[in-house]
Amino acid sequence: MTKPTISDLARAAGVSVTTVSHAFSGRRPVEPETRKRIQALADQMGYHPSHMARALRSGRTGVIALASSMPFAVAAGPSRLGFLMEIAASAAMSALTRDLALCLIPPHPAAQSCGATSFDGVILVEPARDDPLVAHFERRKTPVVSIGTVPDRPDIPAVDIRSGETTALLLDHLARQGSSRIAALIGSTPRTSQIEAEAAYLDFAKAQGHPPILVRLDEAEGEDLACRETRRLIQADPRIDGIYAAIDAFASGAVRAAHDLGRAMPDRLRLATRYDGLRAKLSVPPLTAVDLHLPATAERAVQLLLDRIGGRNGQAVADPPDLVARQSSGRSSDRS
Amino acid sequence: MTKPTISDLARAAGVSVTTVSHAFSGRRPVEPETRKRIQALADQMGYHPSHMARALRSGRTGVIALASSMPFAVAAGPSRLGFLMEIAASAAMSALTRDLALCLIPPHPAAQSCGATSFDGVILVEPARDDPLVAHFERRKTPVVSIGTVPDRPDIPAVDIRSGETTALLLDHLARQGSSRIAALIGSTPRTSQIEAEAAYLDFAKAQGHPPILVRLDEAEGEDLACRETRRLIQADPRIDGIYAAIDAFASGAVRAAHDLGRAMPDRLRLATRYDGLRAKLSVPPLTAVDLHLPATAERAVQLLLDRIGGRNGQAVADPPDLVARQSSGRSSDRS
DNA sequence: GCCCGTTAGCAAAACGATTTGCAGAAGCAG
DNA sequence: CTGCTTCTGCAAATCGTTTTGCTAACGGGC
Repeated sequence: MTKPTISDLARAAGVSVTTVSHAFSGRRPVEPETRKRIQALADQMGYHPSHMARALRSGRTGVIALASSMPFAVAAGPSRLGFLMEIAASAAMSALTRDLALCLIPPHPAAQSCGATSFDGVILVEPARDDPLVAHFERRKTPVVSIGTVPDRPDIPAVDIRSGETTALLLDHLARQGSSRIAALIGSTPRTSQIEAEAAYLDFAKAQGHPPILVRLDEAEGEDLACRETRRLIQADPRIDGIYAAIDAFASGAVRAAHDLGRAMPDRLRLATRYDGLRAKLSVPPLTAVDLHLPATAERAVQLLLDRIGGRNGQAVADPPDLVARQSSGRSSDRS
Repeated sequence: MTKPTISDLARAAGVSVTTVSHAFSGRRPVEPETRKRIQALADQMGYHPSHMARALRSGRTGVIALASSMPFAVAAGPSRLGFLMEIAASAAMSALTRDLALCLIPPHPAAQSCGATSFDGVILVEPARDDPLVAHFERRKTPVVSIGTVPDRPDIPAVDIRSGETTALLLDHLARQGSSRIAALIGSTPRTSQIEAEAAYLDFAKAQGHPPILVRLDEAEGEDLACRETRRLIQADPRIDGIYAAIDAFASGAVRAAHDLGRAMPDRLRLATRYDGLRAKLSVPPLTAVDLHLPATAERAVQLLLDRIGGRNGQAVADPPDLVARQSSGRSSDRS
């Protein structure tokens, strides 16, 4: 019982394959009565056009991919629920409404060779400067758009996720809550989010008239490294009363450090982080973070990719970040 | 600048396309020197075999899908992070290591027509009895396996997620913690997990010698409905001192109901739910739940699907569920 | 010297759709 | 009756691979 093909259907209907094709696509007129007969027969035989054949002819697979090169520990986390998955869920919805399928390319050591399949396009999540994924897909001439701009590559369409603005928002909040000496934990991988965060922090420190206290941390080591470094920072300068963590794993580490040092939060140390994910919400105390409006961002990225595939290059900007103030920074606006 | 094809490469190398194909696949011997030349030229020209053409020839797209028909509110949740996404992340990893890509088919009203693309196979997440998705893919002759058996369809390979056992584990725990009159909130959609949960609950009630107190709830209405029904149950029978919620959204509702009625947890009401997701962890108090070992389950499902595509039908069983006792059921084994 | 097996390579036929060029029929105006 | 358009429908080319015959050359054993 093999799947019926267009020629099976044509034979059954007593017409040529061309006529069948036209009957479905409507690219050329077909006698209504003939079309009806073909339709009925197709339903009865369970005929569905082969997507592979169509893909070969049209050059479109109808599949887009979502890829991240972020270390797994950061991207998906021990809990497997993170930034990436949140975007994935939204992007899948957006893709589906456009009759596309969304493939997940998880961060993976062997992702270089990622590939039995080809995609019509790829959405990259927070690529770094000179990210191998960018090179990989450009070599394959696969259209690429990015969530978070690609450093040094203004030519690649991207949804700007306003990391500078987000950082400023959080730093202002910490300052307004009473912190006067705020340190920053920032990822050392050159992603736009980290680059902008660093710049925004330096601006902020200058405006405040304080010397910047900034540590760049390897994302892969995440929580443990952040814990050690935070401890070191606070021991070196006990006047530190605020911490901005650009990555939520760093924030978890900072929480542990504060606990180890007996620094009560928020009274003796205020903490804020960027992404309002599981870690921020589950932390004790819950962490002040930012609603980045990822579903809308994902939707925009899909649209941007579609435009790009269609030959129109564009740019997009995410919705403005909204502060989610929680206990870690003082007054709580969020009871849970 | 169009992508080079195999015949471009053949022309450049001064051989036939057949030879190029053999040089890559190794299905027939090719003079080492010729092969070297072809390889070098391929690298230089940036040639990559077209997956679409290969798919057409071989009948394999190299893409598998993960689909769920669970209402969106339950499957992905307001937080967009749930059971489904947790499985998706793991399945994507498992697929990648087998050189497959994983497509997400989110629950969607228009999922009937889900489809610009065809897949080599589909993993269904907790399908219901007579699930339209099952029918849909069977009509297209797409191999299907399921996470959670398909009710009345023992012929469909599935990873048994041991829902009866999970239910018994939680009920025993509640009883051991001191609850003597335990009510059950169970989804009304006929998924194996709910069917088995109901059966296990009825067995448990009989063994305890108590009349069963069981409510079947529509998954779609989730939290609100569960809240109302829990309130009604407790008002009708104030002796109820334990609740088993088969779906985490129901548990959230029950928490709210307990709060509304001034029933302190865990002292005057113990609560346990099945899936240890965001809701269970974020709840105040945190909810006792079960570690279902989803990554291993996803891995097994991918393997099962591959077997099935290869013509071998099998069955698999998930790792035994592990209790995660938290504050909602009394003694806490989980400090966060 | 003949036969047979191995090796290297080519031409052509799939795979299943879409699209283009062409042909016959029908309708209408001049 | 001729010339023109419009309507149907078919045959064939195309997309880029893989696979199947087939040929020719070479070498060794008898």
